[in-house]
Amino acid sequence: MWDLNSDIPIYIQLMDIITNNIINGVYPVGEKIPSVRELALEAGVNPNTMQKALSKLEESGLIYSYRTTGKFVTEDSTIIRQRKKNLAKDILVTAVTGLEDLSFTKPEIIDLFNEYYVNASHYRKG
Amino acid sequence: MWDLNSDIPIYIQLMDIITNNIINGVYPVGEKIPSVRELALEAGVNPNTMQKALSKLEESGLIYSYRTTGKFVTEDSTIIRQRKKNLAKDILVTAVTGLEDLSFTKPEIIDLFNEYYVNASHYRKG
Amino acid sequence: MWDLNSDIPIYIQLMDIITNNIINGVYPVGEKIPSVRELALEAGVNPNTMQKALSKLEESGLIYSYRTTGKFVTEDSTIIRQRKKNLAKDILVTAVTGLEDLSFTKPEIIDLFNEYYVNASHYRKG
Amino acid sequence: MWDLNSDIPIYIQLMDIITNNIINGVYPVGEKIPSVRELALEAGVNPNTMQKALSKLEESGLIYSYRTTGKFVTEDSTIIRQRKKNLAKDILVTAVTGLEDLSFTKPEIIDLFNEYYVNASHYRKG
DNA sequence: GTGGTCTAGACCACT
DNA sequence: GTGGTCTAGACCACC
Repeated sequence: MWDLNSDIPIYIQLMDIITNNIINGVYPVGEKIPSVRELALEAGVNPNTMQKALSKLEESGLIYSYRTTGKFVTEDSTIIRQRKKNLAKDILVTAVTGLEDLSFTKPEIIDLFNEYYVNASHYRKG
Repeated sequence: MWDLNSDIPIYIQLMDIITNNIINGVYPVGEKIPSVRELALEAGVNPNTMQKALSKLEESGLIYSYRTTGKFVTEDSTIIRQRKKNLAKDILVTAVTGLEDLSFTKPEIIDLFNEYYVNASHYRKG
Repeated sequence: MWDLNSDIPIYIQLMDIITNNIINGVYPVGEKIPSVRELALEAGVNPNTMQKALSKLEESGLIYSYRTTGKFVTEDSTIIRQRKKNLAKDILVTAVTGLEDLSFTKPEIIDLFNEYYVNASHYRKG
Repeated sequence: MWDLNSDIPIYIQLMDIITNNIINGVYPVGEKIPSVRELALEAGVNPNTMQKALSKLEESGLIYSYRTTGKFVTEDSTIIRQRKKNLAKDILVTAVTGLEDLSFTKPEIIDLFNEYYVNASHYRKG
Protein backbone atom coordinates (compact mmCIF):
# COMPACT_ATOMS: atom_id res chain seq x y z
CA MET A 1 0.00 0.00 0.00
CA TRP A 2 2.31 2.75 1.22
CA ASP A 3 5.86 2.66 2.48
CA LEU A 4 6.77 4.41 5.69
CA ASN A 5 10.45 4.43 4.92
CA SER A 6 10.39 5.58 1.33
CA ASP A 7 12.03 8.83 0.37
CA ILE A 8 8.58 9.97 -0.66
CA PRO A 9 6.52 11.48 2.19
CA ILE A 10 3.54 9.42 3.21
CA TYR A 11 1.06 12.18 2.52
CA ILE A 12 2.22 12.31 -1.09
CA GLN A 13 1.87 8.57 -1.42
CA LEU A 14 -1.66 8.93 -0.06
CA MET A 15 -2.37 11.70 -2.56
CA ASP A 16 -1.28 9.41 -5.37
CA ILE A 17 -3.50 6.59 -4.16
CA ILE A 18 -6.55 8.82 -3.84
CA THR A 19 -5.85 10.44 -7.18
CA ASN A 20 -5.78 7.02 -8.75
CA ASN A 21 -9.04 6.12 -7.04
CA ILE A 22 -10.64 9.21 -8.50
CA ILE A 23 -9.26 8.58 -11.97
CA ASN A 24 -10.39 4.97 -11.84
CA GLY A 25 -13.87 5.93 -10.71
CA VAL A 26 -13.59 4.31 -7.28
CA TYR A 27 -14.62 7.76 -6.06
CA PRO A 28 -16.99 8.83 -8.85
CA VAL A 29 -17.25 12.33 -10.34
CA GLY A 30 -19.10 14.74 -8.07
CA GLU A 31 -19.65 12.17 -5.34
CA LYS A 32 -18.75 12.43 -1.67
CA ILE A 33 -15.55 10.68 -0.60
CA PRO A 34 -15.21 8.97 2.80
CA SER A 35 -14.42 11.12 5.83
CA VAL A 36 -10.89 11.92 6.87
CA ARG A 37 -11.19 9.60 9.83
CA GLU A 38 -12.53 6.78 7.75
CA LEU A 39 -9.81 7.15 5.15
CA ALA A 40 -7.14 7.41 7.82
CA LEU A 41 -8.39 4.31 9.57
CA GLU A 42 -8.57 2.39 6.33
CA ALA A 43 -5.05 3.39 5.35
CA GLY A 44 -3.68 2.87 8.82
CA VAL A 45 -2.20 6.35 9.12
CA ASN A 46 -2.60 9.27 11.47
CA PRO A 47 -5.66 11.43 10.64
CA ASN A 48 -3.38 14.48 10.50
CA THR A 49 -1.40 12.87 7.71
CA MET A 50 -4.55 12.03 5.76
CA GLN A 51 -5.85 15.52 6.35
CA LYS A 52 -2.69 16.95 4.82
CA ALA A 53 -3.03 14.73 1.77
CA LEU A 54 -6.63 15.83 1.22
CA SER A 55 -5.79 19.52 1.65
CA LYS A 56 -3.13 19.28 -1.00
CA LEU A 57 -5.52 17.42 -3.22
CA GLU A 58 -8.04 20.21 -2.77
CA GLU A 59 -5.39 22.78 -3.75
CA SER A 60 -4.84 20.85 -6.95
CA GLY A 61 -8.55 21.08 -7.77
CA LEU A 62 -9.36 17.39 -7.79
CA ILE A 63 -11.64 17.61 -4.77
CA TYR A 64 -13.51 20.37 -2.93
CA SER A 65 -15.03 20.81 0.52
CA TYR A 66 -18.49 21.75 1.72
CA ARG A 67 -18.04 23.32 5.13
CA THR A 68 -19.42 20.60 7.32
CA THR A 69 -20.83 18.20 4.80
CA GLY A 70 -17.60 16.58 3.67
CA LYS A 71 -15.32 16.45 0.70
CA PHE A 72 -16.42 15.78 -2.85
CA VAL A 73 -14.77 14.80 -6.09
CA THR A 74 -14.79 17.70 -8.55
CA GLU A 75 -17.78 17.73 -10.88
CA ASP A 76 -15.62 18.79 -13.79
CA SER A 77 -14.80 15.50 -15.44
CA THR A 78 -12.46 17.18 -17.93
CA ILE A 79 -10.11 17.98 -15.06
CA ILE A 80 -9.97 14.32 -14.23
CA ARG A 81 -9.46 13.20 -17.79
CA GLN A 82 -6.76 15.82 -18.24
CA ARG A 83 -5.03 14.69 -15.09
CA LYS A 84 -5.03 11.11 -16.25
CA LYS A 85 -3.57 12.10 -19.59
CA ASN A 86 -0.84 14.20 -18.03
CA LEU A 87 0.14 11.49 -15.60
CA ALA A 88 0.37 9.00 -18.41
CA LYS A 89 2.57 11.30 -20.44
CA ASP A 90 4.78 12.02 -17.43
CA ILE A 91 5.28 8.33 -16.83
CA LEU A 92 6.23 7.70 -20.43
CA VAL A 93 8.59 10.66 -20.66
CA THR A 94 10.26 9.68 -17.39
CA ALA A 95 10.76 6.14 -18.59
CA VAL A 96 12.07 7.07 -22.00
CA THR A 97 14.48 9.74 -20.79
CA GLY A 98 15.69 7.32 -18.12
CA LEU A 99 16.45 4.70 -20.72
CA GLU A 100 18.12 7.22 -22.99
CA ASP A 101 20.34 8.30 -20.11
CA LEU A 102 21.50 4.71 -20.04
CA SER A 103 22.50 5.26 -23.68
CA PHE A 104 19.84 3.03 -25.14
CA THR A 105 18.95 4.02 -28.70
CA LYS A 106 15.40 4.41 -29.93
CA PRO A 107 15.32 1.01 -31.66
CA GLU A 108 16.74 -0.63 -28.55
CA ILE A 109 14.10 0.99 -26.39
CA ILE A 110 11.36 -0.24 -28.67
CA ASP A 111 12.87 -3.71 -28.52
CA LEU A 112 12.99 -3.62 -24.73
CA PHE A 113 9.38 -2.54 -24.57
CA ASN A 114 8.34 -5.38 -26.79
CA GLU A 115 10.45 -7.90 -24.95
CA TYR A 116 9.48 -6.99 -21.41
CA TYR A 117 5.87 -5.99 -21.94
CA VAL A 118 4.24 -6.64 -25.29
CA ASN A 119 5.47 -10.20 -25.64
CA ALA A 120 5.57 -11.02 -21.94
CA SER A 121 2.79 -13.04 -20.40
CA HIS A 122 3.84 -12.12 -16.87
CA TYR A 123 5.70 -8.89 -16.40
CA ARG A 124 4.93 -7.86 -12.84
CA LYS A 125 4.73 -9.53 -9.49
CA GLY A 126 1.06 -8.72 -8.83
CA MET B 1 22.79 18.31 -13.44
CA TRP B 2 21.31 17.70 -10.01
CA ASP B 3 18.38 19.28 -8.22
CA LEU B 4 18.79 20.65 -4.73
CA ASN B 5 15.07 20.97 -4.22
CA SER B 6 14.17 17.47 -5.19
CA ASP B 7 12.84 15.08 -2.57
CA ILE B 8 15.68 12.79 -3.53
CA PRO B 9 18.89 13.29 -1.51
CA ILE B 10 21.72 14.83 -3.45
CA TYR B 11 24.06 11.95 -2.78
CA ILE B 12 21.60 9.59 -4.43
CA GLN B 13 21.30 11.84 -7.45
CA LEU B 14 25.09 11.87 -7.61
CA MET B 15 25.14 8.08 -7.41
CA ASP B 16 22.77 7.92 -10.36
CA ILE B 17 24.86 10.29 -12.44
CA ILE B 18 28.08 8.43 -11.75
CA THR B 19 26.41 5.10 -12.34
CA ASN B 20 25.26 6.35 -15.71
CA ASN B 21 28.76 7.59 -16.48
CA ILE B 22 30.12 4.15 -15.73
CA ILE B 23 27.46 2.40 -17.76
CA ASN B 24 28.00 4.76 -20.67
CA GLY B 25 31.75 4.28 -20.55
CA VAL B 26 32.56 7.84 -19.55
CA TYR B 27 34.48 6.17 -16.74
CA PRO B 28 35.80 3.06 -18.48
CA VAL B 29 35.96 -0.43 -16.95
CA GLY B 30 38.85 -0.82 -14.52
CA GLU B 31 40.04 2.76 -14.92
CA LYS B 32 40.65 5.32 -12.22
CA ILE B 33 37.91 7.86 -11.73
CA PRO B 34 38.64 11.46 -10.71
CA SER B 35 39.40 12.11 -7.06
CA VAL B 36 36.67 12.78 -4.55
CA ARG B 37 37.68 16.42 -4.31
CA GLU B 38 37.76 16.84 -8.07
CA LEU B 39 34.35 15.31 -8.54
CA ALA B 40 32.92 17.36 -5.71
CA LEU B 41 34.29 20.55 -7.20
CA GLU B 42 32.97 19.65 -10.62
CA ALA B 43 29.51 18.86 -9.27
CA GLY B 44 29.48 21.90 -6.99
CA VAL B 45 28.83 19.92 -3.83
CA ASN B 46 30.68 19.43 -0.58
CA PRO B 47 33.39 16.76 -0.74
CA ASN B 48 31.68 14.88 2.08
CA THR B 49 28.51 14.56 0.04
CA MET B 50 30.43 13.22 -2.92
CA GLN B 51 32.34 10.92 -0.59
CA LYS B 52 29.07 9.49 0.64
CA ALA B 53 27.83 8.88 -2.88
CA LEU B 54 31.05 7.12 -3.87
CA SER B 55 31.13 5.14 -0.68
CA LYS B 56 27.64 3.81 -1.38
CA LEU B 57 28.63 3.02 -4.94
CA GLU B 58 31.55 1.03 -3.58
CA GLU B 59 29.20 -0.94 -1.36
CA SER B 60 27.14 -1.73 -4.41
CA GLY B 61 30.22 -3.17 -6.10
CA LEU B 62 30.39 -0.74 -9.01
CA ILE B 63 33.67 0.85 -7.90
CA TYR B 64 36.43 -0.02 -5.46
CA SER B 65 39.00 2.00 -3.55
CA TYR B 66 42.70 1.78 -3.07
CA ARG B 67 43.54 3.88 -0.05
CA THR B 68 45.90 6.67 -0.97
CA THR B 69 45.74 5.71 -4.61
CA GLY B 70 42.26 6.47 -5.79
CA LYS B 71 38.96 4.93 -6.76
CA PHE B 72 38.52 2.65 -9.73
CA VAL B 73 35.64 1.31 -11.77
CA THR B 74 35.18 -2.40 -11.15
CA GLU B 75 37.08 -4.59 -13.59
CA ASP B 76 34.17 -7.00 -13.79
CA SER B 77 32.29 -5.76 -16.83
CA THR B 78 29.50 -8.26 -16.22
CA ILE B 79 28.52 -6.33 -13.12
CA ILE B 80 28.16 -3.22 -15.21
CA ARG B 81 26.18 -4.90 -17.95
CA GLN B 82 23.96 -6.54 -15.37
CA ARG B 83 23.38 -3.22 -13.66
CA LYS B 84 22.37 -1.61 -16.93
CA LYS B 85 19.96 -4.42 -17.66
CA ASN B 86 18.38 -4.25 -14.23
CA LEU B 87 17.98 -0.50 -14.37
CA ALA B 88 16.29 -0.77 -17.76
CA LYS B 89 13.92 -3.40 -16.49
CA ASP B 90 13.13 -1.39 -13.37
CA ILE B 91 12.28 1.64 -15.47
CA LEU B 92 9.96 -0.33 -17.70
CA VAL B 93 8.22 -2.12 -14.84
CA THR B 94 7.74 1.14 -12.96
CA ALA B 95 6.26 2.79 -16.01
CA VAL B 96 3.95 -0.05 -16.90
CA THR B 97 2.65 -0.62 -13.38
CA GLY B 98 2.14 3.12 -13.04
CA LEU B 99 0.03 3.17 -16.17
CA GLU B 100 -1.92 0.13 -15.10
CA ASP B 101 -2.67 1.78 -11.78
CA LEU B 102 -4.31 4.49 -13.87
CA SER B 103 -6.46 1.66 -15.27
CA PHE B 104 -4.98 1.72 -18.73
CA THR B 105 -5.30 -1.63 -20.48
CA LYS B 106 -2.48 -3.34 -22.28
CA PRO B 107 -3.63 -2.26 -25.77
CA GLU B 108 -4.04 1.30 -24.52
CA ILE B 109 -0.53 1.30 -23.08
CA ILE B 110 0.90 0.04 -26.34
CA ASP B 111 -1.00 2.78 -28.15
CA LEU B 112 0.31 5.43 -25.79
CA PHE B 113 3.84 4.22 -26.28
CA ASN B 114 3.49 4.39 -30.03
CA GLU B 115 1.82 7.78 -29.94
CA TYR B 116 4.19 9.49 -27.54
CA TYR B 117 7.47 7.84 -28.49
CA VAL B 118 7.60 5.63 -31.55
CA ASN B 119 5.78 8.01 -33.86
CA ALA B 120 6.91 11.23 -32.23
CA SER B 121 9.69 13.26 -33.81
CA HIS B 122 10.20 15.33 -30.67
CA TYR B 123 9.21 13.73 -27.41
CA ARG B 124 11.33 15.42 -24.79
CA LYS B 125 12.38 18.91 -23.91
CA GLY B 126 16.14 18.21 -24.39
CA MET C 1 34.18 2.30 26.53
CA TRP C 2 35.69 3.28 23.20
CA ASP C 3 39.19 4.27 22.27
CA LEU C 4 39.83 7.41 20.27
CA ASN C 5 43.40 6.46 19.52
CA SER C 6 42.69 3.01 18.18
CA ASP C 7 43.27 2.30 14.53
CA ILE C 8 39.67 1.23 14.38
CA PRO C 9 37.22 4.04 13.48
CA ILE C 10 35.02 5.16 16.33
CA TYR C 11 31.83 4.43 14.43
CA ILE C 12 32.90 0.80 14.09
CA GLN C 13 33.67 0.55 17.78
CA LEU C 14 30.22 1.99 18.44
CA MET C 15 28.68 -0.58 16.10
CA ASP C 16 30.37 -3.33 18.07
CA ILE C 17 29.17 -1.99 21.40
CA ILE C 18 25.59 -1.64 20.22
CA THR C 19 25.68 -5.03 18.56
CA ASN C 20 26.79 -6.52 21.86
CA ASN C 21 24.02 -4.68 23.66
CA ILE C 22 21.50 -6.17 21.27
CA ILE C 23 22.95 -9.66 21.55
CA ASN C 24 23.02 -9.41 25.33
CA GLY C 25 19.43 -8.19 25.46
CA VAL C 26 20.25 -4.74 26.81
CA TYR C 27 18.22 -3.57 23.82
CA PRO C 28 15.54 -6.26 23.62
CA VAL C 29 14.22 -7.82 20.42
CA GLY C 30 11.75 -5.56 18.61
CA GLU C 31 12.07 -2.75 21.15
CA LYS C 32 12.89 0.90 20.51
CA ILE C 33 16.45 1.90 21.17
CA PRO C 34 17.36 5.35 22.52
CA SER C 35 17.40 8.23 20.03
CA VAL C 36 20.49 9.06 18.03
CA ARG C 37 21.07 12.19 20.07
CA GLU C 38 20.67 10.38 23.36
CA LEU C 39 23.08 7.63 22.40
CA ALA C 40 25.58 10.16 21.10
CA LEU C 41 25.42 12.12 24.32
CA GLU C 42 25.80 9.00 26.39
CA ALA C 43 28.80 7.81 24.39
CA GLY C 44 30.34 11.26 24.27
CA VAL C 45 30.56 11.42 20.49
CA ASN C 46 29.12 13.68 17.84
CA PRO C 47 25.56 12.76 16.80
CA ASN C 48 26.74 12.34 13.22
CA THR C 49 29.22 9.69 14.25
CA MET C 50 26.54 7.81 16.12
CA GLN C 51 24.19 8.25 13.18
CA LYS C 52 26.76 6.61 10.92
CA ALA C 53 27.17 3.67 13.26
CA LEU C 54 23.41 3.15 13.50
CA SER C 55 22.97 3.59 9.78
CA LYS C 56 25.50 0.83 9.12
CA LEU C 57 23.81 -1.38 11.68
CA GLU C 58 20.56 -0.86 9.84
CA GLU C 59 22.19 -1.94 6.59
CA SER C 60 23.34 -5.08 8.33
CA GLY C 61 19.75 -5.84 9.30
CA LEU C 62 20.19 -5.71 13.04
CA ILE C 63 18.00 -2.64 13.50
CA TYR C 64 15.47 -0.73 11.41
CA SER C 65 14.19 2.82 11.36
CA TYR C 66 10.82 4.42 11.32
CA ARG C 67 11.27 7.98 10.19
CA THR C 68 10.13 10.41 12.87
CA THR C 69 9.41 7.56 15.26
CA GLY C 70 12.72 6.04 16.18
CA LYS C 71 14.96 3.07 15.64
CA PHE C 72 14.07 -0.45 16.66
CA VAL C 73 15.87 -3.73 17.17
CA THR C 74 14.90 -6.20 14.48
CA GLU C 75 11.98 -8.40 15.45
CA ASP C 76 13.64 -11.42 13.88
CA SER C 77 15.43 -13.01 16.79
CA THR C 78 17.04 -15.58 14.48
CA ILE C 79 19.12 -12.81 12.95
CA ILE C 80 20.41 -11.92 16.37
CA ARG C 81 21.17 -15.48 17.36
CA GLN C 82 22.87 -16.07 14.04
CA ARG C 83 24.94 -12.94 14.48
CA LYS C 84 26.06 -14.08 17.91
CA LYS C 85 27.03 -17.47 16.57
CA ASN C 86 28.98 -16.02 13.67
CA LEU C 87 30.84 -13.58 15.87
CA ALA C 88 31.81 -16.40 18.22
CA LYS C 89 33.07 -18.52 15.36
CA ASP C 90 35.00 -15.60 13.87
CA ILE C 91 36.71 -14.98 17.18
CA LEU C 92 37.73 -18.60 17.52
CA VAL C 93 38.94 -18.94 13.96
CA THR C 94 40.95 -15.74 14.24
CA ALA C 95 42.56 -16.90 17.43
CA VAL C 96 43.39 -20.37 16.21
CA THR C 97 44.76 -19.28 12.86
CA GLY C 98 46.81 -16.64 14.63
CA LEU C 99 48.32 -19.24 16.90
CA GLU C 100 48.97 -21.59 14.01
CA ASP C 101 50.76 -18.81 12.15
CA LEU C 102 53.07 -18.74 15.16
CA SER C 103 53.69 -22.43 14.39
CA PHE C 104 51.92 -23.76 17.42
CA THR C 105 50.65 -27.30 16.91
CA LYS C 106 47.15 -28.40 17.79
CA PRO C 107 48.17 -30.08 21.07
CA GLU C 108 50.16 -27.00 22.03
CA ILE C 109 47.18 -24.76 21.33
CA ILE C 110 44.95 -26.93 23.47
CA ASP C 111 47.54 -26.79 26.24
CA LEU C 112 47.73 -23.00 26.01
CA PHE C 113 43.98 -22.72 26.21
CA ASN C 114 43.88 -24.89 29.30
CA GLU C 115 46.77 -23.09 30.92
CA TYR C 116 45.63 -19.55 30.29
CA TYR C 117 41.89 -19.97 30.59
CA VAL C 118 40.46 -23.22 31.82
CA ASN C 119 42.78 -23.59 34.80
CA ALA C 120 43.26 -19.90 35.47
CA SER C 121 41.39 -18.23 38.28
CA HIS C 122 42.13 -14.76 36.94
CA TYR C 123 42.82 -14.44 33.26
CA ARG C 124 41.93 -10.86 32.42
CA LYS C 125 42.48 -7.45 33.85
CA GLY C 126 38.77 -6.68 34.43
CA MET D 1 49.12 -12.24 2.12
CA TRP D 2 48.31 -8.62 2.96
CA ASP D 3 45.26 -6.51 2.38
CA LEU D 4 45.57 -3.05 0.90
CA ASN D 5 42.15 -2.01 2.09
CA SER D 6 42.21 -3.28 5.62
CA ASP D 7 41.93 -0.84 8.48
CA ILE D 8 45.39 -2.03 9.47
CA PRO D 9 48.23 -0.18 7.73
CA ILE D 10 50.19 -2.26 5.28
CA TYR D 11 53.47 -1.70 7.04
CA ILE D 12 52.02 -3.18 10.20
CA GLN D 13 50.74 -6.18 8.31
CA LEU D 14 54.25 -6.60 6.90
CA MET D 15 55.72 -6.34 10.40
CA ASP D 16 53.44 -9.13 11.53
CA ILE D 17 54.42 -11.35 8.64
CA ILE D 18 58.14 -10.82 9.18
CA THR D 19 57.75 -11.28 12.92
CA ASN D 20 56.07 -14.59 12.26
CA ASN D 21 58.85 -15.58 9.88
CA ILE D 22 61.38 -14.86 12.59
CA ILE D 23 59.45 -16.73 15.24
CA ASN D 24 58.99 -19.68 12.92
CA GLY D 25 62.67 -19.79 12.06
CA VAL D 26 62.19 -18.86 8.40
CA TYR D 27 64.69 -16.13 9.20
CA PRO D 28 66.91 -17.93 11.74
CA VAL D 29 68.37 -16.37 14.88
CA GLY D 30 71.35 -14.12 14.17
CA GLU D 31 71.13 -14.60 10.41
CA LYS D 32 70.90 -11.96 7.70
CA ILE D 33 67.44 -11.31 6.31
CA PRO D 34 66.86 -10.45 2.64
CA SER D 35 67.41 -6.87 1.52
CA VAL D 36 64.67 -4.28 1.63
CA ARG D 37 64.37 -4.37 -2.14
CA GLU D 38 64.15 -8.13 -2.22
CA LEU D 39 61.51 -8.23 0.49
CA ALA D 40 59.55 -5.43 -1.14
CA LEU D 41 59.64 -7.17 -4.50
CA GLU D 42 58.61 -10.46 -2.97
CA ALA D 43 55.72 -8.87 -1.09
CA GLY D 44 54.71 -6.69 -4.02
CA VAL D 45 54.83 -3.43 -2.10
CA ASN D 46 56.70 -0.16 -2.41
CA PRO D 47 60.24 -0.36 -0.95
CA ASN D 48 59.42 2.67 1.22
CA THR D 49 56.63 0.73 2.85
CA MET D 50 58.86 -2.25 3.51
CA GLN D 51 61.57 0.06 4.82
CA LYS D 52 59.11 1.49 7.32
CA ALA D 53 58.11 -1.97 8.50
CA LEU D 54 61.74 -2.97 9.04
CA SER D 55 62.57 0.25 10.90
CA LYS D 56 59.74 -0.35 13.32
CA LEU D 57 60.84 -3.93 13.72
CA GLU D 58 64.32 -2.69 14.58
CA GLU D 59 62.85 -0.35 17.19
CA SER D 60 61.14 -3.33 18.78
CA GLY D 61 64.50 -5.14 19.05
CA LEU D 62 63.69 -8.10 16.83
CA ILE D 63 66.21 -7.15 14.18
CA TYR D 64 69.25 -4.88 13.98
CA SER D 65 71.24 -3.22 11.20
CA TYR D 66 74.86 -3.27 10.23
CA ARG D 67 75.52 -0.01 8.38
CA THR D 68 75.93 -1.28 4.87
CA THR D 69 75.93 -5.00 5.38
CA GLY D 70 72.24 -5.49 5.87
CA LYS D 71 69.75 -6.36 8.54
CA PHE D 72 70.02 -9.31 10.89
CA VAL D 73 67.72 -11.18 13.21
CA THR D 74 68.60 -10.53 16.84
CA GLU D 75 71.02 -13.03 18.33
CA ASP D 76 69.15 -13.07 21.61
CA SER D 77 66.82 -16.02 21.19
CA THR D 78 65.06 -15.29 24.48
CA ILE D 79 63.63 -12.13 22.97
CA ILE D 80 62.12 -14.21 20.23
CA ARG D 81 60.75 -16.84 22.56
CA GLN D 82 59.35 -14.15 24.81
CA ARG D 83 57.71 -12.43 21.85
CA LYS D 84 56.10 -15.66 20.77
CA LYS D 85 54.76 -16.28 24.25
CA ASN D 86 53.35 -12.78 24.56
CA LEU D 87 51.68 -12.93 21.18
CA ALA D 88 50.07 -16.22 22.08
CA LYS D 89 48.78 -14.87 25.34
CA ASP D 90 47.46 -11.73 23.65
CA ILE D 91 45.59 -13.81 21.12
CA LEU D 92 43.99 -15.93 23.80
CA VAL D 93 43.04 -13.01 26.00
CA THR D 94 41.55 -11.16 23.05
CA ALA D 95 39.50 -14.17 22.06
CA VAL D 96 38.24 -14.93 25.54
CA THR D 97 37.31 -11.37 26.43
CA GLY D 98 35.59 -11.06 23.05
CA LEU D 99 33.50 -14.11 23.77
CA GLU D 100 32.70 -12.93 27.27
CA ASP D 101 31.52 -9.61 25.86
CA LEU D 102 29.02 -11.68 23.91
CA SER D 103 27.86 -12.96 27.31
CA PHE D 104 29.15 -16.46 26.85
CA THR D 105 29.90 -18.15 30.15
CA LYS D 106 33.11 -20.01 30.88
CA PRO D 107 31.58 -23.47 30.35
CA GLU D 108 30.03 -22.28 27.08
CA ILE D 109 33.37 -20.96 25.88
CA ILE D 110 35.05 -24.25 26.66
CA ASP D 111 32.30 -26.03 24.77
CA LEU D 112 32.71 -23.74 21.77
CA PHE D 113 36.44 -24.32 21.75
CA ASN D 114 35.93 -28.06 21.79
CA GLU D 115 33.25 -27.97 19.17
CA TYR D 116 34.94 -25.69 16.68
CA TYR D 117 38.54 -26.74 17.19
CA VAL D 118 39.33 -29.75 19.32
CA ASN D 119 36.74 -32.02 17.75
CA ALA D 120 36.81 -30.48 14.31
CA SER D 121 38.74 -32.18 11.57
CA HIS D 122 38.66 -29.11 9.34
CA TYR D 123 38.37 -25.76 11.04
CA ARG D 124 39.98 -23.31 8.63
CA LYS D 125 39.88 -22.70 4.93
CA GLY D 126 43.61 -23.28 4.29
C1' DG E 1 11.28 15.18 19.33
C1' DT E 2 12.41 11.91 15.50
C1' DG E 3 15.71 10.36 11.80
C1' DG E 4 18.13 12.21 7.80
C1' DT E 5 20.93 15.20 5.00
C1' DC E 6 24.20 18.78 3.97
C1' DT E 7 28.02 22.09 4.58
C1' DA E 8 32.29 23.63 6.30
C1' DG E 9 36.45 22.78 7.94
C1' DA E 10 39.81 20.07 10.05
C1' DC E 11 42.87 16.07 10.80
C1' DC E 12 44.94 11.54 9.79
C1' DA E 13 47.95 7.88 7.80
C1' DC E 14 49.68 6.12 3.67
C1' DT E 15 52.13 6.68 -0.90
C1' DG F 1 47.59 14.27 -3.22
C1' DT F 2 44.74 10.22 -1.90
C1' DG F 3 40.67 8.29 0.62
C1' DG F 4 38.70 8.27 5.21
C1' DT F 5 37.00 9.93 9.57
C1' DC F 6 35.30 13.22 12.87
C1' DT F 7 33.26 17.48 14.79
C1' DA F 8 30.24 21.27 14.84
C1' DG F 9 26.35 23.28 13.56
C1' DA F 10 22.48 23.86 10.79
C1' DC F 11 18.22 22.66 8.33
C1' DC F 12 14.39 19.67 6.83
C1' DA F 13 9.94 17.10 6.74
C1' DC F 14 7.20 14.28 9.42
C1' DC F 15 4.46 13.07 13.59
